[in-house]
Amino acid sequence: MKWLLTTFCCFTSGISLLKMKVTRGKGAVKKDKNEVVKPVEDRAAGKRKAVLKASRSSNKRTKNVKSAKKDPNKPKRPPSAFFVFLEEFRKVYKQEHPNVKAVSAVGKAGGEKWKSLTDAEKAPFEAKAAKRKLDYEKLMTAYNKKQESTEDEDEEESEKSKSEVHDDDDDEELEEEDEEEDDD
DNA sequence: TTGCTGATTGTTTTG
DNA sequence: CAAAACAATCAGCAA
Repeated sequence: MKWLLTTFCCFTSGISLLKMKVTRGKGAVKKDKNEVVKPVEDRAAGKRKAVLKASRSSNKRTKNVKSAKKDPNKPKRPPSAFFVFLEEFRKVYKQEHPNVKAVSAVGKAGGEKWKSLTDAEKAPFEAKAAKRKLDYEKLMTAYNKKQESTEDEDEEESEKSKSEVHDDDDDEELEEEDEEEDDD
């Protein structure tokens, strides 16, 4: 009954809900319970859970960020082919399993399915992921520039940029994936 | 109320 | 080179 919760939130304050959506749930992962430095067990074993735990637990974005400081403008890493595939897979999975609400379920199913896919099948996903990566690099460049700008100054991207940069939100033209090669 | 957690693999990043 | 971390999702639970 998530509706209850949702309704509850809405009832109390819809603003909160908005925030939740924005955060999406990626904000975090904090908490350090065990820092196990285990070697690459190997995905085949299928027990990378420990590693995962460590990863989540470590979590550097929320607190304790010595090397990388929290950058609100820092672009997020591009989704891997697997993630791209997952995005679509999730939809299908939900359709076939509307009762399943656990994210882990989709993850497992997606993982197995992914393995089942062949290079040819993964090709389109990889292509998309590759494109995503290109954009990521571009964003990174812009981000780097910002870094230089905000190197010491407290300039938070605002003034000068406005004049030159025009609003940008819909400037996304990346719908050109015509690279379909069926060489078979 | 609000954020974390779980589970998947791949890519990115840093040491 | 290698290991670690982080990318999305969604509902449920805990502080």
